[in-house]
Amino acid sequence: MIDSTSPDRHEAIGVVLRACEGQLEVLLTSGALPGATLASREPLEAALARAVDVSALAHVEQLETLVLSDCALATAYLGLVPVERAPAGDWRPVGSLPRLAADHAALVLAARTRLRAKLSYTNVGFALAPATFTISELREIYTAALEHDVSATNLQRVLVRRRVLERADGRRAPGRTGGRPAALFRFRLGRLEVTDEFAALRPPR
Amino acid sequence: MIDSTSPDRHEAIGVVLRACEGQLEVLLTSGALPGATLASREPLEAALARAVDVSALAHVEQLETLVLSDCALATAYLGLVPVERAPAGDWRPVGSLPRLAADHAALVLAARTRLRAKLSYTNVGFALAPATFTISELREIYTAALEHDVSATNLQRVLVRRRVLERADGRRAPGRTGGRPAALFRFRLGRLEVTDEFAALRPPR
DNA sequence: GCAAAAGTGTTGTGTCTACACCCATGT
DNA sequence: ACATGGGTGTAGACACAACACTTTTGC
Repeated sequence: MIDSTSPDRHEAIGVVLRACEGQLEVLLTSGALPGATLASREPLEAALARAVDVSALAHVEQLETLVLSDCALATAYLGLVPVERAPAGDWRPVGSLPRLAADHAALVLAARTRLRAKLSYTNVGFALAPATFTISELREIYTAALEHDVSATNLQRVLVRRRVLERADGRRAPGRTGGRPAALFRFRLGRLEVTDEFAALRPPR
Repeated sequence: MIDSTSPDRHEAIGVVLRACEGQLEVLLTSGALPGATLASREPLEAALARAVDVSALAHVEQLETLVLSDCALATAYLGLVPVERAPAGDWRPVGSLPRLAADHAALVLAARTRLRAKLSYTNVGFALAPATFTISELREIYTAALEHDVSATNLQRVLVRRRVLERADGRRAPGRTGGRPAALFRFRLGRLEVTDEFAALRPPR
């Protein structure tokens, strides 16, 4: 029997997101966010790896640790993956989720908020995009992740000015309806980088 | 005896900062960051409150959960307090800390980084400043927290434009050496508010 | 030629830093 | 008067959104 000073159960939970066809989707397992309980002396990431195929993810970061309604602790992680590399599973649009535990719903919201914020001051989009892409394709990904419309023109200018994107070789042939062939781009870096560190109160020159 | 599937010890750790005489200081307890081990079914904040006088703090937010070198888990919190309300204790300038455990040193660094980032896009300065203050006094606080020089002129303009600061009644009488009496200001809000949400990729009008 | 899609030029707006200058007080 | 610290005016740099316009393709 566990006495009153023994620690509680601790769970690692993954909120894994992808941008698919203009919609942000979250991966569910048996109708809930995937999670695993920590074994003794097990690192958090190891437990997370038992719940989610972490090696497939392009970016993982910790969200927060909270006390669940049953008094167990849970540490939640945000995972991002491009559709092309996304593992098979029960992907659900974040806008129309089935009924989740209150904690899980809050975590999905925290993940969406975190992603939205980081898209505007980091290069985290790399983790949702394929190796190369057109600006139109990237626009669809950003639209899904930001959950508001994005102009392709300005998206290109902002990301190129910040040196987040660079040209890749080649062009994408137009579809049957014609149109100018689109240039291919890629993210300059495949890991997280802060690109707009100080909005104000920069250090003096 | 604890078997191999029983959970590990979990600690709540506080990284409490204040800005004192142009220096950012952290509160130590017995030469280390204050911490307390969670009892069974105890909320994280309750354990933190046993280690730190949370009620004195003007702002508290979770930093991260990590695995300590002894395999125990720890959830760290950032706490901010104005010097005037700061509890007595072993306050040390962050620039010249005694030798700390590697985990604790990393947490202090994480706290400094978090504070610096949030100062530039939120009103979090309220948690380091007294109820009313002159721009010069606030400049000293920002200089300490940002760890770089700050122009009083621009500080005032940025914070007033963003409606983070507002005028308070009265003026501060000049010192013995003369000078124009300084206007008093106060933070418009006493809780965290994001003031510069989207640096780029704003939603369309 | 015409529609469609991609991409560039340009303008206007807002926010920031830097610095010159003016203001109000003590001695 | 003059030194001292407080505060404003203003100019220049930059980043951004919006939108008109040009380019390149399929049919």
